[in-house]
Amino acid sequence: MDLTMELRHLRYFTAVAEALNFTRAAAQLRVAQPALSRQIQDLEVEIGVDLLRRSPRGVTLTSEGKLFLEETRELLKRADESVAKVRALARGEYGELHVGYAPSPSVEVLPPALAAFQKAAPRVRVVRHDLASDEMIARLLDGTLHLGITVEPSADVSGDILFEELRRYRFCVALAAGHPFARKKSLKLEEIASQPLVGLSRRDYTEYYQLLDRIFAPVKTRPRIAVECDGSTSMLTELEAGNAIGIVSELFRRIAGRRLVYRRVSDSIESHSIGIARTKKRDVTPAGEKFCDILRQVARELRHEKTKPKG
Amino acid sequence: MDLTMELRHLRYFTAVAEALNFTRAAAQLRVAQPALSRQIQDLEVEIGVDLLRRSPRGVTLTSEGKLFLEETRELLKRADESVAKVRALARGEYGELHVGYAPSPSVEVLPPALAAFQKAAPRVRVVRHDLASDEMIARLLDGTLHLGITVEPSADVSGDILFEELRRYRFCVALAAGHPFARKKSLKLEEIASQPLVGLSRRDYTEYYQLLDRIFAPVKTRPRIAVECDGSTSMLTELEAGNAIGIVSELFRRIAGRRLVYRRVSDSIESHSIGIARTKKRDVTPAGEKFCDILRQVARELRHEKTKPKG
DNA sequence: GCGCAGCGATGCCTTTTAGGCATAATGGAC
DNA sequence: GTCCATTATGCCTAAAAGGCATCGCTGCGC
Repeated sequence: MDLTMELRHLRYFTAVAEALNFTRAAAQLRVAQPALSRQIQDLEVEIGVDLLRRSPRGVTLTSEGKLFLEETRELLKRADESVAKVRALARGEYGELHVGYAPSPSVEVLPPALAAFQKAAPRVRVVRHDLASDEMIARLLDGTLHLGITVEPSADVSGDILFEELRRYRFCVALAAGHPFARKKSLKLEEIASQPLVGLSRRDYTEYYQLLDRIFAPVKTRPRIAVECDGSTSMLTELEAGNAIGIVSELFRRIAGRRLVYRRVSDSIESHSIGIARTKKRDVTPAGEKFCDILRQVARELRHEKTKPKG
Repeated sequence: MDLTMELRHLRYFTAVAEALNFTRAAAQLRVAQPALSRQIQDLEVEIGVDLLRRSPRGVTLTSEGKLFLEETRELLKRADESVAKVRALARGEYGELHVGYAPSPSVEVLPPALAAFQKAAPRVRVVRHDLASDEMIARLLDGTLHLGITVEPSADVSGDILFEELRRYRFCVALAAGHPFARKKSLKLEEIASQPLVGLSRRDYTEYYQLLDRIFAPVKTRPRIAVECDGSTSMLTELEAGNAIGIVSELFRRIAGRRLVYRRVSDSIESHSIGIARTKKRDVTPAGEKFCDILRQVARELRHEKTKPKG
């Protein structure tokens, strides 16, 4: 036997069960009373159970009718909610958003973006994934990640990856306040190269050495890395000791703050950018698009902030 | 805007979403492919969200489609369950059944009936209410009780109450095995009346004294209640002591068991019945009817058991 | 590179069914 | 009994689902 029960039957039944009167329920539903009468009859025949007791003064619910009313209300509510959820998902206001991020590079844009996004789309669960650059790309490609906030990936891995720059940071020299160079306003590449440098470990951070090559390309001298650190924290410690200076991103200031001083490199324009990474193929969900919009807005505000005097 | 989404749309959508192919889904649903195509289009237009990505090799679900598929499956399942519940309720296999009972009188019929009923209708929650006779009637009338298992109510309170006898018990004499009367096979009213009797308290059990009046109506002598007890337990203790004998229902044997001996009253045919009490007006639920059937069956079996030899 | 196979969409017509109108049947209240 | 409000029935109309033929698309194999 085919079930042909439709939501219409349920809508009609709840109306009658609530009005306890076919005529009034029909008026409310904007259908004629006989049409309503017949639909309810069809429903009862289909279920095979009397749901209503008719009388010349209206109707009463049988105990089966009472149970069915509860069920029916719940069902109609859930049907509405289902549609609402799907619409919310399409508007980017529902669902999950998996965002990969590199903690240090994203330090400036991510926290305010997350805050703004949660305010704009509170029903979206944002799942943050702290990932290294290569793993982030892998997970963007396999679809477990919607977006990544990262430094610009090198061309050889970014085949199916789209990168959109949000912020560009120059490199500068970080050093302890007591270091002799701290008296200078800016430094030249030759000067820097004459000093022993604090850097990241050659094994784990090959891209750092590629960067140094780029920075020092204009001059003949090559810098000497006297101390190799395994991360920005140990680098900070080493620099604070005051024995050496280091080439770092402007962003370093955001992380390390006022414990060090920073000096421009007068004869270098090298910079790196951080931004949004996503796949070219797979569509970013609406929530992802919304998050991108907010990231762009945050980046725009950060740019304007810089031109204003510090608060 | 009126929602005209129907369960048909959901059924069709799940079919397509599971087959990932309109043609095959249509075949499964036994409708033509264009009809299915159109229904799905209608659904998408109504929700205002694309649920499927069409391609010449079939369809894939959008993320909205995936969410809607989950929701839809759940909804269709719940709709089926709702109908199943209502049908089960109508068959007396679902819902709640509130049964009032007087513990002592119902001791023989109720336990086996409950066991049999729970086996026959495991999804019905039977709520047992241990109630005194007058409260039971009140709660039958106000509808919080479907059935009562009790002694026959007196005519003055049973206006809207229907009583159906299940079992009839004679009265007999209970006494300690060591009592002189224990040697006799049966006792006469005159003999009994000559002895001091153990009885129930005059204050709480007026019907017990009406009963004694009925039993001793055929003879001139009136029995003398030497000890008044506040219930069957204390009566049992008193009788075991062996100082006196008591007039009790045959049922007493079921409660007190072999700790006492029981003797027929040869010249009395007085008896009392226990049975089902229900309202005349309010319909007993199907589960209630089912329970009544089982009670009758249990009573029938008890009657036959008696004719067979014990053991 | 072209045709073919398989798929979904479209146009048009048929069938089914929901719905409307008039009216009958029902059954308490007086 | 009559009246009244209420639900049910009969008949017709309108709307919507469904069926058939066909188109258009696209990816694959030759």
